Amino acid sequence: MSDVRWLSAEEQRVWRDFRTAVTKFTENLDRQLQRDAGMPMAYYEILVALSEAPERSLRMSELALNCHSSRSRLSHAVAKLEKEGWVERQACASDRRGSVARLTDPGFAVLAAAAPGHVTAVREHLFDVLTPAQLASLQDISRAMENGLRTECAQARAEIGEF
Amino acid sequence: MSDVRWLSAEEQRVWRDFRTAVTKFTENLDRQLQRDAGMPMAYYEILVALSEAPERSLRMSELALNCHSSRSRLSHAVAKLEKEGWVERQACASDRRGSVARLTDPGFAVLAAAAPGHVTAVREHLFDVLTPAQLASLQDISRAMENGLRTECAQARAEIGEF
DNA sequence: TCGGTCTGGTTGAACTCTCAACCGAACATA
DNA sequence: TATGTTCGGTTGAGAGTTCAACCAGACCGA
Repeated sequence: MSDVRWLSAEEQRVWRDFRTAVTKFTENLDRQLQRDAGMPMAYYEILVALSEAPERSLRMSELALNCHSSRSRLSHAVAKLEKEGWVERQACASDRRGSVARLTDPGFAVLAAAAPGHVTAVREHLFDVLTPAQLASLQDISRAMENGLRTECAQARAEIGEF
Repeated sequence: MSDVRWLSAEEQRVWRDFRTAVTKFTENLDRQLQRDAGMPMAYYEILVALSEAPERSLRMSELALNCHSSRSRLSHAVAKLEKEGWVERQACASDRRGSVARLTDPGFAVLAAAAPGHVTAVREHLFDVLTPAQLASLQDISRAMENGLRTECAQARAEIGEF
């Protein structure tokens, strides 16, 4: 228990600056989208994922994967988007358990209206403030973190399997 | 309106990888803390900020700044932490409007119990997966993003002032 | 074909966050 | 002293997320 590898002063600085940057950045994007498009970023990303899929349709489980969302969260979110008329759900032909979400025309219009403001915000606060070298580095860093999480999850699963 | 500077394919890759990494990473930390310490990361950070302050006490407004939290959110959070007995609120002597939050001994104990697991998770998923060069770069990137947000907010404020 | 298990998805309750409205104290100005 | 404004903080309502429980359809071995 006492063999915890605490963070050094330098590591703490990195960690806090990172937290601060990410927190403020996503807060900013979320607020912008809520103000200009009336929806949080998580919902915007659902519409984006659907708009890029063939037939503008995806199984709920596929959609959850694309949006890094839990099944439950997605279910609630799509319920709300459906009430707005931006998405509709249909039964899945090949698997009677499944349901397929489809982006409606009004939904597509809302997305098209929201996109410019969102992209502009992302560009201003991310791409415009970083050098090309920093962007390349950010790409590497992101991938390394993803990999770390993936292997960690795999390890956890393996451990559970061992019991 | 049509002069939006859309993201190139390469930029989209960076943006999506970054989003994915950050989302999964923070989700992971939040879940770990919720499971092992019974509180979300936002609440943990409140306890940390208080534990580092003289007398383990801070004005609510100071605390909000340290935690990058809105006044409202902090107020709700401290109310809950107070109900748990981990924090208590006192009237501020110098300013009768103010209130001061103080970390209690039970609160400190909870924090001390939660810290090892949290630090371990941060180290495993951040510091252990990045090279020293990447960490240095992440520091720069974070600072650049913070600066970008700061100047942006300043600009917005200036614009509002102009009207 | 029957039972057990797994999978895809939904639901409700509890919790957290956001936003706007609000209150009292401080401050500035006249 | 009166009045308007700003500041610190709280509150309630509405929206979004999480967790656990649940259901029906698919899958699998006996």
